[in-house]
Amino acid sequence: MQTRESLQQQFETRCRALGLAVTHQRTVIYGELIATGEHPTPEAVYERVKAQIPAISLGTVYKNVKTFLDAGLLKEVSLHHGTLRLDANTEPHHHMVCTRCRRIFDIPETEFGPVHLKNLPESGFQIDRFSIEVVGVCGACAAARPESSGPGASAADNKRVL
Amino acid sequence: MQTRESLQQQFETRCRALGLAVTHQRTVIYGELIATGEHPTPEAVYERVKAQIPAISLGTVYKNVKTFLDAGLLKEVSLHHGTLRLDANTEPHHHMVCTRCRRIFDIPETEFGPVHLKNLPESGFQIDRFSIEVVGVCGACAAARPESSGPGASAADNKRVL
DNA sequence: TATTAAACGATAATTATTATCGTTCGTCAA
DNA sequence: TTGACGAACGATAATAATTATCGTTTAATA
Ligand SMILES: [Mn+2]
Ligand SMILES: [Mn+2]
Ligand SMILES: [Zn+2]
Ligand SMILES: [Zn+2]
Repeated sequence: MQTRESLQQQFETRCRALGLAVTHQRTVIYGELIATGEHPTPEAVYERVKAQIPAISLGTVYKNVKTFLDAGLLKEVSLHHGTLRLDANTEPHHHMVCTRCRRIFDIPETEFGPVHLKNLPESGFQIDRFSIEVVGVCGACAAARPESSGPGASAADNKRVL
Repeated sequence: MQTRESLQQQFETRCRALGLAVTHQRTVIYGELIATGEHPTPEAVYERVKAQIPAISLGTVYKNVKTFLDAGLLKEVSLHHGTLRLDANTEPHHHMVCTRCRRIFDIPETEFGPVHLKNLPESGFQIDRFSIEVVGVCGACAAARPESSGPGASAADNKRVL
């Protein structure tokens, strides 16, 4: 596992490698993100960064967060943020999610062997349930575009096949 | 597992039990939701319902979807929809999510035994990774309000403790 | 069948996010 | 070191998803 220190040190190098200018704003935004062990919203990042750069714009935070996500410097916690996805199946079950078309398929609970945690990092956490997502590319999408080949074909191509 | 038929039959009974009027709009909205094995957005539900009730309003779909979610007739696929949550930890790992304050805690991959799927329901799905979420109530929230007691304390109380 | 509160449709408002555009700044070659 | 230039910035407008408001309609029940 990378330490926060080494990540911050590597930041400049990584930007250079990606052809990204190393601006003060970017340095502070990224610094705040690795400094916190939390999973903040762009708005929350903005609040923290504003303490160090009062003139920064929320738009700049959004732009750079997107840049960092594209570059792989950051990850987003949920694949399906942005719009509500409904499930009429109220029985406990799991999901398979296609990163290309965003379709979601059910997996019955019985298809998984029992999940067991060695020990909870957060003490006092009351577990309600486990939710497993199998993340990947569905058959239809894989057939349409094998591998990650094909020029100009990015991750967020398929507009609404929901 | 409940069949779609029995669910649809029970709809009226369930509404009565919940004190909800059995309207044409509600019946069709719920019918479409259980008829599809998909996990549609409210917009997609609206499109399908409009074929049967051309005069229906998108607002009505949203209102009833919310009503159904509150009543437990529907579930939402993702706990963290609505706003982007960022993660500076790009190593593979899992999460613990508090349903009260929406905070997210890391769980190292090593804390879980190997997850194995018996067989994929969708053929041709290329698995990229497994993502496990431990859903429950964090220590702080549990201490603040044990059980689901306390009047007027609903699931979406804590406004932004992100 | 009349009463009435709940639900509806239309539409305004809000929130999260993205786009536009003129100005500023980091990069790099001279 | 400096100057040119394109990338990035801040301000702000625009868009998308969702929620709120409000006058009208309708389901429930007596
Ligand atoms: Mn499902
Ligand atoms: Mn994490
Ligand atoms: Zn797909
Ligand atoms: Zn909590």
